[in-house]
Amino acid sequence: MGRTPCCDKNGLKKGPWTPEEDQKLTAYISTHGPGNWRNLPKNAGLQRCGKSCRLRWTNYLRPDIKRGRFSFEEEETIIQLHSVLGNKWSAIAARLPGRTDNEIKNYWNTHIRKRLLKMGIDPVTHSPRLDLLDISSLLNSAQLNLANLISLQTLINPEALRLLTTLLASNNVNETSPESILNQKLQDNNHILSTMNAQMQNQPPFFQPHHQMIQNMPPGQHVPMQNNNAPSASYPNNNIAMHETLEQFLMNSSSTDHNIESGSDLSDNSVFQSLKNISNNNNSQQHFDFDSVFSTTPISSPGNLNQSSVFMNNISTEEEKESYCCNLMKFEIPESLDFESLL
DNA sequence: AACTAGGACAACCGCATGGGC
DNA sequence: GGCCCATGCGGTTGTCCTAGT
Repeated sequence: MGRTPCCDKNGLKKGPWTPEEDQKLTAYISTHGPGNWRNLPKNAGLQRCGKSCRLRWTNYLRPDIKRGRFSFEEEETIIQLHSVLGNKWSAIAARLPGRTDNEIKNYWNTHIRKRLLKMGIDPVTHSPRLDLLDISSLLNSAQLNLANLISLQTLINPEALRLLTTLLASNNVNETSPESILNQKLQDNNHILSTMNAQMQNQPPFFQPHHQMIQNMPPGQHVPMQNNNAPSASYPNNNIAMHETLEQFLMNSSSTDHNIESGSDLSDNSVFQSLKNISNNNNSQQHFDFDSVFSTTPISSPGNLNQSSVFMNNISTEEEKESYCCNLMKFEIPESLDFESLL
């Protein structure tokens, strides 16, 4: 395929657009429409290449462009979409009315990316950066094998891990030894972990980057987004696997403790509501913020993307915003957790 | 006041893609 | 099927602005 020459460089202006040029371009497009970009500058009396005109129009002059700072809701949406789509700025822009891919890309690189890095979160994988962990303390932890931790990190959603540890702790507050609690619970729920491993065999890894996901998929197949009947998560890639795993956990748990009737339908929001009840009722100091992690609106609907943002409504400062993002990404590893059992 | 460094954002560059011939 | 062209897209660069010294 032959390379398309951008334009005839001779006599064509580059650099910032002047108000006069903007006016000419706007006037021409409002009268004739965009049409053929290559011929447009000549017809509009502009000494620019068509590409430059198109970019100026789509990124700046278009009347439906929203100017000004990004709202918290928009920022959260960008983070969510980026965790799913990666650097597909045009796809992200398509879900943010009035924002251009260029604008979103710039905002990501200058604001969000830096903030995530500052918080120790890898902006590519959206997971905590292992290189920032206190490795020495981890090595001193009981039964913790670093190699296992690394391999686990690549496979398990931090929130899934956190949820697991929270649940394990919360359901055994009256037991004596934390280690015996965990071992007992891990035995009781061993089949859950087997299910999780089985899911990993058949589904994309929890934190597989989206572009790898696409590369690994057969041509013509779309990236799986959501089960329409299942609640969405902030990590849609692993939502189904995680949902099913949690569902099995609940089926295996005491129904009376958690207001779950035996044999009840655990699809849709009931699973998550039950988990929320468990979390909210437990005496553990660890609190799992279900609302911030499991949005109950399908991501496929652009208009619904901002609904989880109600939790950001009262956030007014950069510090609060940072704290919110930190909590969204944070996870804890109990010292006594036996990773051998998880692998 | 002058200079510098860094941030923010507009614009450019080059490759990819899809359609028409 | 291959070529050409228009357009889309993502990464990079250039430029302006502002805060700090």
